Amino acid sequence: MSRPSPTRPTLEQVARRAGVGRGTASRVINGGDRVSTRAREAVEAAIEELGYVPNSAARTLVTRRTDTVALVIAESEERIFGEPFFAGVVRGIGAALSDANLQMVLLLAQSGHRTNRLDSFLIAQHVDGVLLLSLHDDDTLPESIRARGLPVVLGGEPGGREGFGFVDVDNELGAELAVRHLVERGRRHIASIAGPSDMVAGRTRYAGYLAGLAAAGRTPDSRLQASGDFSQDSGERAMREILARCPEVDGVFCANDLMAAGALRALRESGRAVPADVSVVGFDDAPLALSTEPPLSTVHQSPEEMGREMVDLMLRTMALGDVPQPGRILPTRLVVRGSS
Amino acid sequence: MSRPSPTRPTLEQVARRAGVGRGTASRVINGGDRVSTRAREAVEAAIEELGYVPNSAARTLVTRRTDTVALVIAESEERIFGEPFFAGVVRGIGAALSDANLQMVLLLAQSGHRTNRLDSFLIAQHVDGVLLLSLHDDDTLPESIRARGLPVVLGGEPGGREGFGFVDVDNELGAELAVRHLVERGRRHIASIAGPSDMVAGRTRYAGYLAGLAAAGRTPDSRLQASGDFSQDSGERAMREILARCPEVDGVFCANDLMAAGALRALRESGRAVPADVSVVGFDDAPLALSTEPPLSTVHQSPEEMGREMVDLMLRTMALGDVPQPGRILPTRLVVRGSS
DNA sequence: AAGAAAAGTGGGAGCGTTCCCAAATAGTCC
DNA sequence: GGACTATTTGGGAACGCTCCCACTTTTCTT
Repeated sequence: MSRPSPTRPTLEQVARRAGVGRGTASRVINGGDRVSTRAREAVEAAIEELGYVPNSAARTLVTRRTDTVALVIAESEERIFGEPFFAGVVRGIGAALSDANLQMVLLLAQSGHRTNRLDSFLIAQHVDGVLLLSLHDDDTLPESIRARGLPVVLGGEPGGREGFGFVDVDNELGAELAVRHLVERGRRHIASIAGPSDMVAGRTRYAGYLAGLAAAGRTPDSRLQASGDFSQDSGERAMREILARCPEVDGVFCANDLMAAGALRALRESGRAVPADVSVVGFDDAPLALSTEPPLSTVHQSPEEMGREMVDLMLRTMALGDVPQPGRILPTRLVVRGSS
Repeated sequence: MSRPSPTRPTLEQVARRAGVGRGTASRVINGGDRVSTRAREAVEAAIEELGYVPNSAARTLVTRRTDTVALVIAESEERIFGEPFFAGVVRGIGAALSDANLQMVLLLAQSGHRTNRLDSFLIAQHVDGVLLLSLHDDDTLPESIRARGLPVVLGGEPGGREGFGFVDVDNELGAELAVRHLVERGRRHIASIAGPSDMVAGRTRYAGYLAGLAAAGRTPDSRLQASGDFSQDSGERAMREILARCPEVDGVFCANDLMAAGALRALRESGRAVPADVSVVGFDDAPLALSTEPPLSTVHQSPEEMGREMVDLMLRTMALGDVPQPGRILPTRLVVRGSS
């Protein structure tokens, strides 16, 4: 540890230079209430001249706050990071935290010794709150964090958990809108390429599909149902299955854009024209949706906004203490492009 | 701030309970040297019973170390996050830091007021070191961080900068291996689909392509050169260009797997069989490489390892002080699959 | 067995803040 | 103008830890 370390100025030095007491200098720095204009100006000048920056460790020691929020991502979700959606959420969180002058500690929870690490980390009171992304249904993390007295906000609906603040997009309504749109386009045989049923997004979007059909007085046809794992290949495969089982399919709702891209490929391969013969709608409004052929109609959601909302909810929770905050469902909307 | 806060035990309490002095207790916790077995066991028992965890703020205040490392990612690189490669690097960094009992603070440097934010953050001495990912050639961040007396490690070669520790994969050799392999396969007209020339990976992989040709005594043919932006579409487009300009092309080296996947598509579209008519080799060994048709031969690199190495280099730099550390180039190797 | 070296121990000092309270100053009212 | 009240102000007392030094105990030496 041979750091240059030009020994940063302390509050004491600032006070001396400004010709005031330590207490007054401290007051100027934190809100500056109850300080005469003269004193304030002197202190501010001294701060400027000395290039003073408060020592956060000392501050934390006495205030018991760290001005730091942890973002916990279950690493088992390998793919999570590579996905534009999560990347967007992280970006939104980062921006919002930065605006609130909070710093973000990223915890990639190793599935193995996760509990240990996380626990000791949280006990060490390194953070003032925890944002949880990509939670499994059976995970008890939220409970154990809250047991430590730390505010938690979940990204995504809490599967069955009670009383946790969370933010999610309106998957169900979005999917329903997509199906209604297909109905309005006059499509008679509307298929669903669903996501994994053990993921909230997979379940809720499928539920929205069913709701959309119901709203139009249709009954689901099992030949028109297939599912994938959100990958392009799986979408392509699912589309082929559906085409084989029910060649008269003329509309497809895919639970995400990547699978929709796969579906487009399978349709082209089968000689169908999109949207002339078959209409396709995706979900996510990923960048990809603009570069498919034809451009993909899709359900728009804003990952950045989701991140921002998570932080906002966190701030509110931290400010209000243990008052339970209601979850927030962000709106989704249909974006009609060339594929429908 | 109405946290339950069951007032965590302090070192003093641990010491009292163990019937020893504060100093002895502290010694047990930090390395435990120069302590009698009896005392050590008593302290350890007390720690266990009380569930003691050291207060890191207090520790930081006196040691001047935070046991925290910042990972700075230039946010302007929007796509960075969505890429599996970077996701892997981040994962490797996270794992290695966690192993070293360091925490990671993620800084998404907003292109706009980046300098301000970062500076004030670093001055506040929140971190012991900085890992820098996705650096632009003209960025002065490394210099300004080092001016603060903080160790820096760059992910990726430092474009022209002197004396910075960095870790990168051997892009050039990897590309050269790929080309040599195509030569060995008896390919006569080996094309290159390069990446953007303003990115290090783009430049160096192209250089490797040229080196590979040179090693085989070939001279580059301008009709066989095209470039893209690392996206699948751009790869498809580039391949079409090349096919149009030089139909006798029988080998293609692509600067990444995504573009290679695009190239495969264009080749199929043109009626070429892979690998019978044309051999294709990519770069990255991304998950995608396994699911193309045929599976893609590619240059393997390990993003996790790159992350780990960055941390290792950082640890060494922190330990040794200002001694400049040499950069590390990680090996790449060819993985031959069905496309060549 | 006496003396010396080594090993182990306790606790004061100090890290840089914020909090709080008593003291000092300024302002107000009749 | 005196008695009071409101506003500012300075600095002591933590916060919980590590560092260090003086002191005690043990272990070698010869």
